[in-house]
Amino acid sequence: VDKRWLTPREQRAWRAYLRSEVVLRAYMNRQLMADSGLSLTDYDVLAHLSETSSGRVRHYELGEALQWEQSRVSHQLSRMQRRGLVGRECCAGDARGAFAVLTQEGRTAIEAAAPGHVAAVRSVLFDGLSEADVATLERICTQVIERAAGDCAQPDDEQPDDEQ
Amino acid sequence: VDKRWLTPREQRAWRAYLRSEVVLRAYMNRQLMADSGLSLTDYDVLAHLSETSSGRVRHYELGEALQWEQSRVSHQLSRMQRRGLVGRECCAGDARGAFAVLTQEGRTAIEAAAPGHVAAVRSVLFDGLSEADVATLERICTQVIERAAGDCAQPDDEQPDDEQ
DNA sequence: TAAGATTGAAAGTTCAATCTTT
DNA sequence: AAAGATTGAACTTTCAATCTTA
Repeated sequence: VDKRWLTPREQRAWRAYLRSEVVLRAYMNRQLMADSGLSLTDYDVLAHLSETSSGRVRHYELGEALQWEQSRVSHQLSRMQRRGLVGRECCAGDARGAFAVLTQEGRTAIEAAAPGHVAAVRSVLFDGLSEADVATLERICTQVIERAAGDCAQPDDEQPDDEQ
Repeated sequence: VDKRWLTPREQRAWRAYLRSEVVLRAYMNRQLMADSGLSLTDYDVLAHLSETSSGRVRHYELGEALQWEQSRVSHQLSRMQRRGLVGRECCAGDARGAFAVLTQEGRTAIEAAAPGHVAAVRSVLFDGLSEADVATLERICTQVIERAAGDCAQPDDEQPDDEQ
């Protein structure tokens, strides 16, 4: 219980961070589901697809963007395909590859869901924040992503500040 | 595509927030698992128990603290009990209730895991942050928790900031 | 009837093994 | 061998139904 511990403020911040994510995801899931029958993960996939001009994205790109593993991408797309929200296309030029493509039904779904979703994000997060807060949040989270992904290969056998 | 949308900065912040959580949880899970065979959720439960003087916590308290539903608490504790990390005790005074109690094995496990875990939290999150950053992070996340939990009953049929 | 807790089934996620193409 | 993707099994989380006591 010394230099290796978090300060009280750090401890509060760390727990608030962990819990905010749980609560926020649950909230967004309920909101989206009630509003449009989509989960937050469904929404993220559709949002990504709808932002490309072609409405097509390689599986591995989706995985990188969402920080998902390959198999999660595969399973998620299978489920969404079953519901008609996305389709699959082979990749000319790299026969290993596959595209996920937005169907008309998928496009309709996200367009219907978007306004309510954005309003919810605002009301639960941004409405209470200043410009500076938003910038700080982005900076902090981006840094976390870099650091956690940087050590991605191995979490380093963690004896980091090895005690005396 | 108008005032109902997020600004580019908000959009970046929102996505960074969502992704940071995915990446960070994965990182902490790997680190903990490699180091001590605990998952992050195991750790959270043990940490909570070990902070009480009696080493006992009511199930519903744990649920509130971690923002979990009842059934998740139940399942998680069952799994941890099977591994010997926690036990159960009936609640004198309210026969419906149940306590989760820290076993000696559970205490040993978290004491072994704590230094590495704390070091990882520091290295991935706090080392890059100023005092002010930490305060801002806590404030933002606390606000999210309040807002998301406030609307908890129903996500309100979401037309929240109804336009015009 | 509400609250605290449990249970089993369904849905989602991870892990390891596999397959094909590069 | 490595990259992109898939599959099935194991594990975790959610959902709905149930049980007991307050």
